[in-house]
Amino acid sequence: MKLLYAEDERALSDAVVDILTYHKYLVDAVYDGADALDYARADSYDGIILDIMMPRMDGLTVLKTLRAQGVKTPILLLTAKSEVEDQIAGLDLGADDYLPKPFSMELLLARIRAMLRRKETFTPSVLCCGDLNLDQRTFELSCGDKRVTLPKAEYRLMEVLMLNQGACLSTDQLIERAWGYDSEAEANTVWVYLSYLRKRIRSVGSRAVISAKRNLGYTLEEGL
Amino acid sequence: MKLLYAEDERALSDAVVDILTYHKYLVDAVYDGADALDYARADSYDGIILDIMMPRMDGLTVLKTLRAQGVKTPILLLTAKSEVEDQIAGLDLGADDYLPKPFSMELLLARIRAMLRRKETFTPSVLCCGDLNLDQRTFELSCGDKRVTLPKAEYRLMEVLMLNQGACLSTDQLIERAWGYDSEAEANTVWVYLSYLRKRIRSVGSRAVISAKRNLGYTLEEGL
DNA sequence: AACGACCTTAAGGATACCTTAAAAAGAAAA
DNA sequence: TTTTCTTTTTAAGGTATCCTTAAGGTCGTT
Repeated sequence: MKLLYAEDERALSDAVVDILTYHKYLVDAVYDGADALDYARADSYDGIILDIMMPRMDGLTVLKTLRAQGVKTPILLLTAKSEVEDQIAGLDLGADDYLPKPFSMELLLARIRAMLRRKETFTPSVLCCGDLNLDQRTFELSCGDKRVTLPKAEYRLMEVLMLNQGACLSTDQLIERAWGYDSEAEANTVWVYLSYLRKRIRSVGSRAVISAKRNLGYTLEEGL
Repeated sequence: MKLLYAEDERALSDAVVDILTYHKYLVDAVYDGADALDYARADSYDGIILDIMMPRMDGLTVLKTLRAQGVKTPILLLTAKSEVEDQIAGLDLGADDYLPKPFSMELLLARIRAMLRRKETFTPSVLCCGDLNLDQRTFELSCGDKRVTLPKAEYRLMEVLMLNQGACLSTDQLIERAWGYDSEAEANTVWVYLSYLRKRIRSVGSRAVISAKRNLGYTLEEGL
């Protein structure tokens, strides 16, 4: 799978490229919007990851131009926290997904996988744990015919747990992966959200369980 | 996560240690190559950051010696700009990554995260000793279909024994590796936990044995 | 037998964790 | 803007669990 990654912050770019490469993706990195457009026009990529804030041409313009020229490659937008309105604009312009910065590598990889899968087979990207389902597109948690849309923080935490089901994750790991590595969130915040998620799981009637292991962390399991 | 940071320039070292500590890493700092080698040999670090230019022993020699002794801890090399050929040499000698000086903190943090993540995914998550298994992902001890989640202190001790199965480890060594070198735990505490672990092994029905050698130490063996 | 090394069990106390509620922050609506 | 609603975070009280200490064992060595 071949990806184009446009990001002007060199440090971040290098790190991301390393990890994507390690995960078997073939990655071309560019550092401004104009280059991104040039490369993307070649239309030889399976997916494109676009930062919005870039020199020479911003990500939204790149996106618009590509779509106008009939390039249908799936595009994932990277948006800073403050650019919420850009996210919506981006989706209207034909982006396939967006990811707020800062993001965990795991999340980026999951989104990329979902994006590529969607392109190929149009399978809905739903994470499962026993009878519990989490739709990455609609942010809905469901079991049987009961469903509920999760708020952002709850969703991100649930996504992390789903992606690592069975594994035991410490509070710090959860903060790093669900709130971002530069977050100042405290342990108590995580506990509160775990409590919320347990209530959600009950409310949709799933058997799944988030169990705590003192001094170790938390595990999402099917239950029974 | 525990890191060893070897860097002779004191001002830089202090600053980096501060930032790493702020980011929740447990950091030991050493200021020359010989110390780096001594500390690293204990093999109790999750990652090592090695400057190349250091007094008493250069980083590449430290790296080479460690790898020759079977220490597999991931190592990130810090190289001055001019030492491009050293970077390549470093990778050949078994470094996991390198970072040219001067570097930004963000880049260093990103590389460290990438390095540790890589380690996680490479390391098989289940340790075995005969019919006894210890899952590092779930902290579960199992034999056949019987399994039990270990509390943290029991887990760490069992992990040390598993990683050194067949070898005889003294009470002091066990304290140092399972409780930390600066721990004030007493011998009796270790005995108590060894007792707990024996009971756990029985409860999952394994043949594995923790045997004591009077005045020497303890050994974990398959049994029979 | 006596000593010291090692084993096992039980109980106290620290604290990690859970839940609820309310305050603060942020979005949406008026 | 101001109001209202939703979402996020902080705070506080209660519970259960785990770590450690301590005390009384057994076993081997002298």
